[in-house]
Amino acid sequence: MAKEVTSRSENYSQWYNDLALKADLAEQSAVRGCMVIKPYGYAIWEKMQSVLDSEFKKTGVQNAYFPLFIPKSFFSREAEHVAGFAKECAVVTHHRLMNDPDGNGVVVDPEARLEEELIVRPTSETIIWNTYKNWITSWRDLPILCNQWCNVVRWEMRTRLFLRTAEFLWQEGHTAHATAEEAEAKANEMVKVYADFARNVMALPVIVGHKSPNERFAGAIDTLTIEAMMQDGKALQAGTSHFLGQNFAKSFDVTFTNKEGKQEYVWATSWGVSTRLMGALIMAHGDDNGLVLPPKLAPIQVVMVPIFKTDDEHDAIIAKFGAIKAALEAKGVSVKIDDRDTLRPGFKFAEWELKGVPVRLAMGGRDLAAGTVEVARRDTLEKSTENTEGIDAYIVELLEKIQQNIYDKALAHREANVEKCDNWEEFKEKIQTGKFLLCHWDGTTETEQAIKDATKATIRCIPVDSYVCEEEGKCIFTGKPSHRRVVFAISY
RNA sequence: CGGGGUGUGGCGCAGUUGGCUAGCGCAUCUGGUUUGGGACCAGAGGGUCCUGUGUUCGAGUCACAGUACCCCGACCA
Repeated sequence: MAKEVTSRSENYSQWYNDLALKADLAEQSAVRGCMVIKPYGYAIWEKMQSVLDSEFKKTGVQNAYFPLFIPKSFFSREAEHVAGFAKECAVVTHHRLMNDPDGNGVVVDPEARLEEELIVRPTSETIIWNTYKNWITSWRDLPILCNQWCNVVRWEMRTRLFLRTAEFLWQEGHTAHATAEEAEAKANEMVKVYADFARNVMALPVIVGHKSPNERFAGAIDTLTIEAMMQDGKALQAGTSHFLGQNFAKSFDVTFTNKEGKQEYVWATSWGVSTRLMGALIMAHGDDNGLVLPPKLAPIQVVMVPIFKTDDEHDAIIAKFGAIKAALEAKGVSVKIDDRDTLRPGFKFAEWELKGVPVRLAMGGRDLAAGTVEVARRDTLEKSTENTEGIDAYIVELLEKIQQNIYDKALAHREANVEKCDNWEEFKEKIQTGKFLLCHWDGTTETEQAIKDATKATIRCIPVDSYVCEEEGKCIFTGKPSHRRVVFAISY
């Protein structure tokens, strides 16, 4: 059992862990490497889902569902892809239990061995392409744009709440196209959806870019990523979108007849984000008082705490709160009146701060007499007293300000920790202190690997929309010529 | 899988060279007073000390084995 850590600087990992548990987002599961997502945490995930889902649909994507179990033989197709996951697969070998002949509980019935083992999906490319094969015969069947919301299992050696759990929830989109151009455009479109979501909804500044061949998704031709900086300066891959070329189509023999009547392999993409985004939210915005939720993801955007001495006072405050609540809800704001009579106001303040509620209203006898309410913002911890008249409009505006401020703060933190670096000795030192370093790289996997071995740092991405730095220079490690800088960092 | 750490009421911990009926804080329950930043007083309930084996007159404490969790690595679209 780990001791509780209350400060970010004390031990970042443990602070993160404690915060996720104490803010009521999740708890440790009895099952190795798994977690229980509690109602409050799940409510945030549902918000993420609903926003993303509607964005997907705007691009023509439809939801579908494919099986949890994948026959082992499906995995013998795409060699490179399988090699990427083989080491971390859960395998179903039997279908029945029986009473232990020795009298202790139950054992696996040896008679019930499956003829072919089933793999619990670590990702669904194989089963989906096996299915698409039957759906596609003509150019008229294309494109196919499917997404599924589901769980996947990866038997990781070391797990971390939200960031790398044995089982996690995610969304995986899989598309099939008639041309390479169309597929590449789709991969680009989806990474843009992720970047917009991260920036505008999660208040998370991200760098969009290409993965180096070394860091690419197993089986992909190109992987696009959104990379975020956490408060300790480490990088977190928050979402990816892959252009798969014809690799999967060839492995699963998915062809179509084109307009000229010729057989052709289809072109593919896949893209996904997971409950890891929850981890990003905690690590990017949290402080020592707890979670800081961007208003657009907060299940409760405004909490109201009454401070009263008598029943009459209580009733008068609750009535006022009720009126404000109705006005706010009419404007689409989610509100909770914390009317629990067993807890004191100070306790409630601390509790809602821990849970990251963006705005807190407190009203007591003094406010009642003056027609005011105390407004506290979670992001800055500032308090002010405002007239209740027109408070709904004030709060709607405040929520927007908070959303923007959380983003600006995270962006400022990143800007302060991104720098160019052209000296290998300097690189080795600086990279350990939580920086993103923009460096020249000779483009070879060997060099990237050597840098990783020496410093644990990897190329997070070759940026395309921020920190783009197309200039001539020399590789930081080998000194060979380079045409652009790439982002190096230590990652989660 | 390697290194380190920790398993004692719901949670966080203390427990001396092995010794008497296993303690403390928080939480819970009852009663009362309180309520503008995690309330106070009084009382009550709640524990196979992770599991097994061993050493011993005697084990929460010592030894060995197992197991679970946490941290650091290795690993990780």
